Amino acid sequence: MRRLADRLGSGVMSLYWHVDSKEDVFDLALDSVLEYRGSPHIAQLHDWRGEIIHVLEDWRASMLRHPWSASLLSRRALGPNTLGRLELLSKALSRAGVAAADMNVAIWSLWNYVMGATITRASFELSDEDRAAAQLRLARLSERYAAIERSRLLLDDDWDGTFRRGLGFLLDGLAPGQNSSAP
Amino acid sequence: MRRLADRLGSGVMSLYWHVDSKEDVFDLALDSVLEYRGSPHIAQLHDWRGEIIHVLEDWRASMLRHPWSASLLSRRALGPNTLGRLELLSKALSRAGVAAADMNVAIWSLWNYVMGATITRASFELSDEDRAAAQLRLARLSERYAAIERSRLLLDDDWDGTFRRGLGFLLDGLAPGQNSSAP
DNA sequence: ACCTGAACACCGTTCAAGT
DNA sequence: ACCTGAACACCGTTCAAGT
Repeated sequence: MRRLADRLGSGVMSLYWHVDSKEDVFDLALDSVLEYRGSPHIAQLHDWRGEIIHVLEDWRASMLRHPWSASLLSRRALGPNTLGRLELLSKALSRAGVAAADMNVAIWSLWNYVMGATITRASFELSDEDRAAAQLRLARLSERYAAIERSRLLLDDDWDGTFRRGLGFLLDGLAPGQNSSAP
Repeated sequence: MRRLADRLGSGVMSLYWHVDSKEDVFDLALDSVLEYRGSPHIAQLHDWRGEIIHVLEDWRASMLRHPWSASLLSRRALGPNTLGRLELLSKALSRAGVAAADMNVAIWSLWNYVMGATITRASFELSDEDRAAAQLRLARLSERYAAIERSRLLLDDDWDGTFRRGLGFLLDGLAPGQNSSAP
């Protein structure tokens, strides 16, 4: 608050006329990160899969542009931008043929996936050396952690590719039989 | 720190002999929540699907037992308990026939899903009235948010069921053709 | 090896007051 | 309607010192 006021060149307490508390500022900041930039609707009407992937990749990318926003994910953020993106996702899933009975599960699954991926990617943002150190620790304990050491899980840094491939698997499960990601 | 010291009946600065900083305490707290209680291996050797579901449901349940732990998820927590659970998951996926080339994607996908589900569920923990209020706001803006209003997304409170069903879809995508969740 | 209090440099927020 | 400074009740951490 004090630093924010400094940054704005105002007195600290002026903020409290516009905002109720620090929590309020966090909520507003988190939702504002999710504002749309660029074309909201490329509307490739026949490629539902590409459309959903685009919505979710943009969601993740918007948050990663401001990595601090990921640390705010533990608050129920239901601002207009968040709701707008949920609405967009819901419509795309309908078009993809997801049954009404599965709709909420589908939305929450994708939400969970995106939020988890975002928070994880942001937390590893500047700590490559930590991951290397962790992997080294693993090597010394290879008996206990043989499997994740063998797959070099913690050294894999193709975040975007992993996000997209995992999302592909989830979409395969949610709408099987349609243009799948399987070879 | 000051409150923690009070709780322990020690001087505030005594803590700093055992621990480097407040961040250190958070890391230790987060990992300790993930300690195993109960039987780690029921080892139903032929039901790989049930095994994976059990591991991930227990992961989520362990964190939800201490909802504050979800708000610590934005730190790269790679303590021994976290690594142990990753190792367990990796082995189960191997047994399930997930190819080595897909292993890391599979692990991170499930990780993302569980972390997202946990943080979301924890954030809605004590705010049922917030969700109801949000849904009401939606109703007044039904033009803008018609789809998510219609599906009553924000009022759905079968968290455990939604978690399990979504996980089923993801597992279907990760290991298709095996005993699926589809009817 | 383990604990401690005083001191420093910070916080967010209430309140009563200004324009 | 909008902004403000003084004051209150807190923080985490350094440091030099104790046992």
